[in-house]
Amino acid sequence: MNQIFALVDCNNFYASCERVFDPSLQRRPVVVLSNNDGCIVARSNEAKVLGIGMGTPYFKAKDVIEKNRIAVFSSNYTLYADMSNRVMQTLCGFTPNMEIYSIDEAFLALDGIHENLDRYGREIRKRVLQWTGLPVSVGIARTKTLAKIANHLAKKSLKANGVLDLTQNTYIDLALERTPVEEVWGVGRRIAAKLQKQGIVNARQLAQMDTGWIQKTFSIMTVKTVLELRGQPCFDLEEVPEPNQNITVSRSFGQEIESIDELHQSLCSYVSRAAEKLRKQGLCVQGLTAFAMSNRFHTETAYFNSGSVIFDTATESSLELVQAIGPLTQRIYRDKVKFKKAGVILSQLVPRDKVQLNLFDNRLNRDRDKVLMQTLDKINRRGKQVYFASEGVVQPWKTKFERKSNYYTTRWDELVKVC
DNA sequence: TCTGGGGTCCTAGGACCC
DNA sequence: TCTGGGGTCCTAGGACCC
Repeated sequence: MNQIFALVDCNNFYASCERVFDPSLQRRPVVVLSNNDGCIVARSNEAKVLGIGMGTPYFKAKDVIEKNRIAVFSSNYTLYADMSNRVMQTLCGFTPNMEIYSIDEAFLALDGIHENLDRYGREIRKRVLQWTGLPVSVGIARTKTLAKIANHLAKKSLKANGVLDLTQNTYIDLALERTPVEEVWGVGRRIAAKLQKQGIVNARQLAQMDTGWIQKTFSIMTVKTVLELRGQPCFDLEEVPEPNQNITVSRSFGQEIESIDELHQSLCSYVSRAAEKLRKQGLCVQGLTAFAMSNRFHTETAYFNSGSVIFDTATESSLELVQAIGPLTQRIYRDKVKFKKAGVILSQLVPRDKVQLNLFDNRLNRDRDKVLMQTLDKINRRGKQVYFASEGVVQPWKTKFERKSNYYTTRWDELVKVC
């Protein structure tokens, strides 16, 4: 079966989401910041032209930002998740065979489409823009890796104007030649540097490399990448997502903390958030790790510590997890350290209905816990926050979001008003 | 002064066993 | 006390993705 993949990718997703609900941003450059307003993680095209790089620390770009009246936003994940859903719903209308690859991208199987693929891609683009207000680019090819490349070029090239069909062999070589090796999906900084040292600077050269040498020098993953560049599919559409193997919740603090109480509060807060995610996926957890660290950029005072517990019986109870945080905090805390970041990792996850019961399970009230958690989740789903006292009330460590836009789509009092 | 978060997969090397 | 090799399992660390 000859497969055809379309990669649909939202342009500058977070920045575009902000624009949808604020027309005054239409011609202004826009950037969106990471958690804690730390780095720039999304830029409108105008901001890119001004030379603002992906991942630039906000404070380093402040001069350019002020000089050019760039609009700055903290991340508004609630808004972006909602907009992402709308995009994915729209794409569903084109094919049921779809893989949601990330918050702003999806692979679509276009095998059965008999009409002109370029025209079909333009129809996708038009409808998503019309229904959601978000601009997307569409790359079409016979492997996922080539679809990624087609998508890149569709974004960059004026002639392509948002859609590029690379299913015809005639154009593939040219497209590969125009793609720097570091832009190939699966080739990161390290592998790119090594390849460039060998004189391999574009995707076309990479496609021609001996796979034996690639396997020896890198790994089986890079071999697959090379084969995909040659048009030989190695990665399938993954329509049903695999369940998570880990759930992590970690944050940088709004300000550094030194007291064990505050560290404990933050970890309790993160673990209860992680437990929510856990229950939402119908999973229980057996391994819990907590970690805390100082500012990683101050290498001379660097501190990192972590501790783990294994539960005898896998649990989904926030109560049990929060209780376990106490001793873990004791273990990883150290006097006089300025903590900048902490987090928890849930590992050894098992589906709720496959939990092995332990003969010596001595935790009482497991059933009562279960009902309590259901109630807790139900209340918090409606927006009202119920949380553990151990998470603290003042929370001076809380992550900063000082320039967040409104929850335009999920809160009645923050809807856009048309006057 | 200010520098994100959440994932996956692969490999090398150590521990352990026979 | 010394000697060897092969297999498996686990973990830490590296590399990648968005």
